[in-house]
Amino acid sequence: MQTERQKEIISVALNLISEKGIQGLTIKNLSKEIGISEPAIYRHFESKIDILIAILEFFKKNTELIFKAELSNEANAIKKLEHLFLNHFATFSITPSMVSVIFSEEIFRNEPLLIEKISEVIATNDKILTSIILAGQNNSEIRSDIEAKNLSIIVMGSLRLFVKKWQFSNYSYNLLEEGTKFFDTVRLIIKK
Amino acid sequence: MQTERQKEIISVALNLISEKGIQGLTIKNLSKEIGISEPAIYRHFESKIDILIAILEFFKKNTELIFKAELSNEANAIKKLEHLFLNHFATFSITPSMVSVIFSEEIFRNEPLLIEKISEVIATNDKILTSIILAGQNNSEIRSDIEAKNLSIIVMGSLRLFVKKWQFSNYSYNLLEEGTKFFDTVRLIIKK
DNA sequence: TGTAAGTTAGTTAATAATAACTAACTTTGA
DNA sequence: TCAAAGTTAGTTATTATTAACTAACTTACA
Repeated sequence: MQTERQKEIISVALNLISEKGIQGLTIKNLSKEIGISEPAIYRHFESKIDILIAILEFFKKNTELIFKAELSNEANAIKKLEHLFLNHFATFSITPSMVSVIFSEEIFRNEPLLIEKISEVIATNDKILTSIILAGQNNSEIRSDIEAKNLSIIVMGSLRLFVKKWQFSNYSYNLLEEGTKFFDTVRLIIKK
Repeated sequence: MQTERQKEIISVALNLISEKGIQGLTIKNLSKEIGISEPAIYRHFESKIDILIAILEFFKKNTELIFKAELSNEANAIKKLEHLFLNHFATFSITPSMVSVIFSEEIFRNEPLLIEKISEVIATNDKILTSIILAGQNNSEIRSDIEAKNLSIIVMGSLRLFVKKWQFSNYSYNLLEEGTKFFDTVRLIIKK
């Protein structure tokens, strides 16, 4: 389990990445933001890499929770996808700094250990999304003239860019509200 | 105009970013790769920021060329979009390091000057893409039940994720070939 | 036309700033 | 009272950049 301080460090680290990019995440900035000295950080994490790993672990748990919840859901495929979208929008609305992590492939580029963890998360989510779409196709809810694999790219790509635009606008509008409307267009595109 | 050496520096810088991310772009790495001393870099660029600006300028010219060429094209809207896709795929096939720059929002995060330049490029491209789609809608080539703005997000988001996946696979397949097939699915989705 | 002056593109050595991290000491609270 | 969590004052490595200098050219003009 994590201590309160560890959770605080991860939260502040996420904010730093979100605001200034990965180059903004330094032990100095971290300690300044929290209000303790630099060495005090090392009382809670062995190294900076350990902090990054903890961030990815947090992200992994979070998205896997969202994705896997849909698998065991009784709803139809499109409802599942809608849930998936809206759950993401809700998460990002509460913790905008998480948006940076969804694009973390560009951020965590040094340590092989980090790259491996990211790849895992992406592969898992991709598999779940594709399997939901496939089920919807077998079900005649979702159009079958396009391979599930490709539909998955279109759906996920749209989600990503939509969120990215929100981030780029400086979170200037209500993501959950606008995202709900946007999913209506995604639905039109994938439905049978 | 740029000298041969300046072009070389930009090219090597792109490769460094592509291989190691923005953290891999240091004057030391740059000079080592080229085979000159670190201070020699400063005979060709005033500062590191100037190198980054030159990269973005290069990227801007490149994409604006691709996008604006389509505007003055006589083809119908969907053919224009196909051109747009395939031209991008061709560019990335020849210069895979350019893929990193398409996601440069995550990379160039420090200097306000860089952020401004990126925002410009994105805004311009977005406008052109949306206007092509709008023309296609007025033309009854492209479905009109979805706003051009939203179709633009779906089309661009799909393109981005498709390219990202190719990068993530370590450029292990032929982007132009697979991309041509992928555009067939995009066509199915947007056509009337 | 040949030389003086200027330019280009490089060198080595040194700079200040910042990075992650550590050793040794002090405070604090159950 | 003792261990967890903090401090100060350092370390080493790396960053971008500058200073001082040089070899090899090109240009201008007496």
